[in-house]
Amino acid sequence: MALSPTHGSRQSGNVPAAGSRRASDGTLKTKGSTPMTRVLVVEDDAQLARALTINLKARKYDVDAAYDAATALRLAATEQPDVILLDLGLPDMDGIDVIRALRGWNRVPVLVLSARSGSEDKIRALDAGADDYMTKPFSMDELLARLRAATRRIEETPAHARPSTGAAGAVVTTDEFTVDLMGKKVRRGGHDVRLTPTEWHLLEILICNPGVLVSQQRLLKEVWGPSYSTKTNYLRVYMAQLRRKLEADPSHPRYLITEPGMGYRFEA
Amino acid sequence: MALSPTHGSRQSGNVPAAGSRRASDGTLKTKGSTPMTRVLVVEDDAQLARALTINLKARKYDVDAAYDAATALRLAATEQPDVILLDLGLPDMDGIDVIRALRGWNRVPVLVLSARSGSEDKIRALDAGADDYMTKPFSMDELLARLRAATRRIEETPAHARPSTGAAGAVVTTDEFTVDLMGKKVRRGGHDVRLTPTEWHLLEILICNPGVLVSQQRLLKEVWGPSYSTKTNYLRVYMAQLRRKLEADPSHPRYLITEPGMGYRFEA
DNA sequence: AGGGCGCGTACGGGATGTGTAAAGACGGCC
DNA sequence: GGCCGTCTTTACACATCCCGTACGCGCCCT
Repeated sequence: MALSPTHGSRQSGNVPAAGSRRASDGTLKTKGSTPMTRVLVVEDDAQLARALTINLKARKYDVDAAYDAATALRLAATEQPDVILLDLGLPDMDGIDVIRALRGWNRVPVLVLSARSGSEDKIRALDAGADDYMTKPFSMDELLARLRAATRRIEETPAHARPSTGAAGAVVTTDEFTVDLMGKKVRRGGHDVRLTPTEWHLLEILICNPGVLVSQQRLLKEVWGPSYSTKTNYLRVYMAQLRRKLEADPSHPRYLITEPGMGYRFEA
Repeated sequence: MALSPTHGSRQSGNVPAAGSRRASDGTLKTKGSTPMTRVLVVEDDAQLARALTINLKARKYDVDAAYDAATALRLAATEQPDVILLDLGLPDMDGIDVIRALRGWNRVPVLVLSARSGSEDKIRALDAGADDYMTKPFSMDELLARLRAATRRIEETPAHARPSTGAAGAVVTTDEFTVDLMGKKVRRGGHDVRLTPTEWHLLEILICNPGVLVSQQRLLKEVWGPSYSTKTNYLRVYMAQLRRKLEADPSHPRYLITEPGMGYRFEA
């Protein structure tokens, strides 16, 4: 085994090769011009690998290829592909373990190709971290469509929602108070506001859905558990408590709005 | 058949909630704590819908159900599901159009179920915005695995950086007023218009079917329940109320049109 | 013309939902 | 044991909503 070459890729002028900047946060496109999607094809059947590579290149994808798991993992690290096509039947390692190894440090979408069509195999692969699973033989057009779907999800996420985000994105501010979602801290008028766990849990749900009305049923369900009906007045008590601590005029709330008969809403 | 009564399914009374749970995101609550994943099941085959609902609830998912496209889109806006299971063979709208309509303002993962197994259908659905595609009959375990895969992608993002599935969309605007479906809020002339739950429920149905005539029977059924005939004048009363609050000249409505003998229509 | 019929409007009482305060219950911690 | 913070429960005042009834209006129809 391990008859694999080093890189499978030898594509036309691609890849910033050696001198590429690291961009450890995951940003990929460093070069100018086309933001080509980078695909890593992992397939030990040389014929199928060739077919995939040719088809993908024809669609203007930037293709790398690997014929064994070791190379695949290395290329996944060094080439930072946008998506990985992974055959589960590799010679040197169990496919599931490849996914697990990859998921230890990388979240790139993984589209599994496999000859095994049983539910068991699919479930194991998906739960190990795969994003999709296709059984051979498959339609090339369908593969391309699933590829588009997988990459679309990445492109759509605003890019600041990726891994780093340790940044300051998790603080919600109003004219009256500020809420630090990660630090679980609330400040108002220069002082820290003490919230009980239940108060915090309730506030968190509302703050995380700014401008959205959250039904009482959902609030009760998420804070107190599924077996609580709206007949109790936990919500009323705790909303009053929150308003007392956060609003300038608790009897005329500006931020924690109640929509009678429907639910509550946090207004930014 | 099997028209949805008010909201989706609502089977209650089961499981007195688990005790303290762990929630990997760090929240250390003592009670309900687990932010249950919310699934919207869209399936017109009542039997299959039932099976899915039961299975998902047994897995501790929070399930809503819709049996037609219009209801599905409405619930997608108002209930904020974390993932949608969508049957493509709905009675009132083409499945592809449902996905497109949804994607106009919402990014929630969509897992398509369809009896059609051709590549063409899969490709159209995926390119319209679906995240995955399964053909009937399918293995329930595989469905659950794909569901986990779809939701895992969401859960992995830091939870605060994602705009709660939807962007700022889900707002319907006319020359006279604007309706925020997710916030359940109506603004007109710079002021918030207070709607009662019944008024809102009625308006919601009409707004979610722009330009199409909704029969009185259906409105009565969805708002007041299945046992109400068109002999009552609830509809008249509440339509008058809505017009009073939304129309510039309530006696000559421009947006909430009545089609004598048939029903009502929202004109955009 | 008159009488159905469908639609819009007005109004009051009972029912329901909400805010608020305060007291009991529970558990942890010196 | 006694203190303390938190959660739960009860009770009540108040606002609002829903519903039922009643009435006026325009239209079509035989």
